[in-house]
Amino acid sequence: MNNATPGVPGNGLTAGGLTAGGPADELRQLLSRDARQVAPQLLGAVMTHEGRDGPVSVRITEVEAYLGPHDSLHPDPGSHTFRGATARNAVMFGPAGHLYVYFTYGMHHCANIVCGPDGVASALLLRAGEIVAGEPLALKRRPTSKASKDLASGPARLATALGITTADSGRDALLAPFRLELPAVPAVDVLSGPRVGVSGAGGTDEYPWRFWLRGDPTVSRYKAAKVRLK
DNA sequence: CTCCGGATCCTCT
DNA sequence: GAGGATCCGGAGG
Repeated sequence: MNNATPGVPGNGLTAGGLTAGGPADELRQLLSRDARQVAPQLLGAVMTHEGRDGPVSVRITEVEAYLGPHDSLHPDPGSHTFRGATARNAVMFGPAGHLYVYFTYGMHHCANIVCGPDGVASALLLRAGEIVAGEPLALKRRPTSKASKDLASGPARLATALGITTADSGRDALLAPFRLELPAVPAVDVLSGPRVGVSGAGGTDEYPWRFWLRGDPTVSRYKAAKVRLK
């Protein structure tokens, strides 16, 4: 390697997040725990994606934890990793702080932040948020939105507003073109409850792995999983 | 406000 | 070949 870059003092190695022991590494350590422990800390965090067409930032108001086949006490049939690793879900088994993005219903993208230590499948689905920067661009990406609070009020909406697709799956959410900033003070008024729209989630209706900020207008109202008859 | 169905294609069985 | 970690619009109360 040749680090001597003419005309660039300091050769850029101290750029934020790239330095060993820097902010990104501290954040990654926080994320390297069980998704259910990480969830309350991620609420209120701001995620930014500097897309080709510009930046959009979302303040996260609702997340949902998904586990892997490691947790025999709490089997998670709603998780993509329930039956083990596949090409699609491999990212969830990797190190924390990366994006796991999947495509569903033939038209929607959904974004997760991978949690847990390397080798353990765990992730938080970003279910809802409030656009705090780049609202005009978010509206351009989601022209059917009727109100500001609807721009990212749902997992597929949030992914669309941020300009995230499966092409971003596996990318590091803590480094450019992404950024994740925890709130200065952890959120208070965090509530938890059953999942939304996940069928067959574990043999019990009490599956309290969804977390949200109490009273936030962008949080989706609870709806039971759709029962598909035939 | 609530309920309901169609859209649309990737992923795993 | 089936079904999905969803969204949206339309119909009805």
